[in-house]
Amino acid sequence: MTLTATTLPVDDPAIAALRGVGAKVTSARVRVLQQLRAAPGPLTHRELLDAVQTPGGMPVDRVTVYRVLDWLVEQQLAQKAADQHGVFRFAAAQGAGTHDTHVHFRCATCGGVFCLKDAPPPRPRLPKGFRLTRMDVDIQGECARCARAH
Amino acid sequence: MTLTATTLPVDDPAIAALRGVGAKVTSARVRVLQQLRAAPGPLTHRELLDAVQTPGGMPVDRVTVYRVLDWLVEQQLAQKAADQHGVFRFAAAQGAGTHDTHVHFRCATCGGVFCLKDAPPPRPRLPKGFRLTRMDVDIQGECARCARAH
DNA sequence: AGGGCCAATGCAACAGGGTTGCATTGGCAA
DNA sequence: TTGCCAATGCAACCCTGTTGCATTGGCCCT
Repeated sequence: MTLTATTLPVDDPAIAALRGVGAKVTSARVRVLQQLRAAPGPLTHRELLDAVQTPGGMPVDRVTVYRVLDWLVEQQLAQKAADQHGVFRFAAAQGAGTHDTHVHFRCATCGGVFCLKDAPPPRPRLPKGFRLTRMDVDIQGECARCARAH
Repeated sequence: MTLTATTLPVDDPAIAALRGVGAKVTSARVRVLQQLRAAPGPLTHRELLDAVQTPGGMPVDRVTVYRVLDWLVEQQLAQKAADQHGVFRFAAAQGAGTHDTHVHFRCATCGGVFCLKDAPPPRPRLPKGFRLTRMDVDIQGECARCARAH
């Protein structure tokens, strides 16, 4: 029996999001994004790899999952942050298309990323002759849910 | 020539802190803690390993540095947290959790670190239930001397 | 001052997350 | 349908961090 394996539901919001950025809609991308959106919290690469392997379907290479994840972050469809063990966790991006004029709060426990309304700190005044190329602000702590769970 | 290599200044605050927890005062522990205390910000294992190797002195094994660091955290003399790249960074424990987040500038060319007295970063407003544990501002660029040298 | 116990060290090998190079496949547009 | 080029699979690699075990060296005790 040959089922038309490539036929995907066009109305799937994950697929719509992928088409929205004008990129190739591939099986790996769709499956990873679907899992991210269905998950209750940020997932590790390992968890996603397991989740994406369906018994009947084609297996997905772990490198592909890494690349899809980084690509989703690039496209602002996902967020990436290290958890307290130093392992990256990924989550579906919250507000679609919200731009980068804000800072992120990183929960050191679950690895979740939260957007803060505050504006990023102003560009500091540097001593004469100094040149600034990059500024990273790392705000970490514990989110409400993890704090409650103790 | 045999200089009394093990003679260490007893008045060194790092050594005093080590004696304070009633533990063996070893060369590796002293050197790591001194570096942690002298550093302008949290350091990675790699940075500490480099800092601890003095040209004339005995080399220190990387595993020892790992063990010393974990031991310092156990003794509450240091704090450990993963940075946004998933690498652990260590900082000397500060009395009573003072968040003295002063900004430092790192020259990408010569690796020098400069403390900026200018900008005390404003503490961001967090959603209800959120707890802030650390805030690091990492500014990269080129210092005046390297920019001039080209 | 010297001896001895046991923690701390050094070394080697391992483990796991993440990356890179390259040949092949498969989406999508012409 | 054809063809281009991005996306994939695969293998090998790098880096951070850990574990087992033999040896060394702090520190206490006499």
